[in-house]
Amino acid sequence: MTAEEILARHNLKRTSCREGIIEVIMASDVALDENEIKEKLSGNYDRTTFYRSFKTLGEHDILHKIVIDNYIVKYALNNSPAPDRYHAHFYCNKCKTVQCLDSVNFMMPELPEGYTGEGMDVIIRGTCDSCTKKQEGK
Amino acid sequence: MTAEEILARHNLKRTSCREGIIEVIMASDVALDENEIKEKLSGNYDRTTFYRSFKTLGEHDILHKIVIDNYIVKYALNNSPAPDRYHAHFYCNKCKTVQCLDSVNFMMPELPEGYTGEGMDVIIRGTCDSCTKKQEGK
DNA sequence: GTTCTTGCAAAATATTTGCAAGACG
DNA sequence: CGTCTTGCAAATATTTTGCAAGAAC
Repeated sequence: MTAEEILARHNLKRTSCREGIIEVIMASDVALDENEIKEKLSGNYDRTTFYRSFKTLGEHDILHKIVIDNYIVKYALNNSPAPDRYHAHFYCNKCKTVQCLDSVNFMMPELPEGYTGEGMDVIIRGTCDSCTKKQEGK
Repeated sequence: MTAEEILARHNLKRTSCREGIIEVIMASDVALDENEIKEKLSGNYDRTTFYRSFKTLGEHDILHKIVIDNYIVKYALNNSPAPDRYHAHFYCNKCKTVQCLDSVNFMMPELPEGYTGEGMDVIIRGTCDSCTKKQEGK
């Protein structure tokens, strides 16, 4: 699906900022932060526009915002395998990247009496594949 | 265990700010944010001191920092049932509280080849017990 | 043409750092 | 008393808001 189609499907106007953000994120295999997206984007946008675009895209569940400790804010496409499955995000302590682990996913667990789960975020911290290899190579 | 003992066990100086923060959080059944902690504290501390205290206590795994969307930052005691078990935090969309769901916990899942998990955060969003009851009562 | 989005300026909020004074052990 | 912590000031960074001009449909 193209960025254009995604926007149309959500009844969002097709602006170059939104389209660009979606395309950049679709082309990446890791989650990106604001600066990384800005660098990869052809146009130059105001920071305010960025914030508003992220907000809009997030509200329509097109993007997923991932916050690590605090202040590491990254965005990824929201491609959940099924409505009741939530995939984990992996944060590498070494290279600081965030990747979607599509193969690692969870169902909503049984909650205590009275609680209703509507969404779930799982962040796993550790060492990623490529950092493990780099370490072994030494 | 008292706040004093916790600090001593971590070789941290016993200051009234640290001790107060730990006591306030121990006495609460929900996670608290900076302002809520400040209100419940007898002394009056500079915001910088707060940030540094949270940082120190977090680094020693005494507190757990929970970030919800972004900018909802709450703290809770770090009482994990076992070193390889991670309990979920529950964020109520209605009353905006964060609670530790001690009974809902996860083990580190099987990760893709090359990935090593060292920690895990699970945040479940939904409606909590007391908000469900309020709703039914209407 | 109407409605939504952008860019700019400015405000509000959050976080970090340096440094001298003070508290802890 | 030596070391770590605090409070203050100031710098840095993040996020939000109002508003007029511009783009999308």
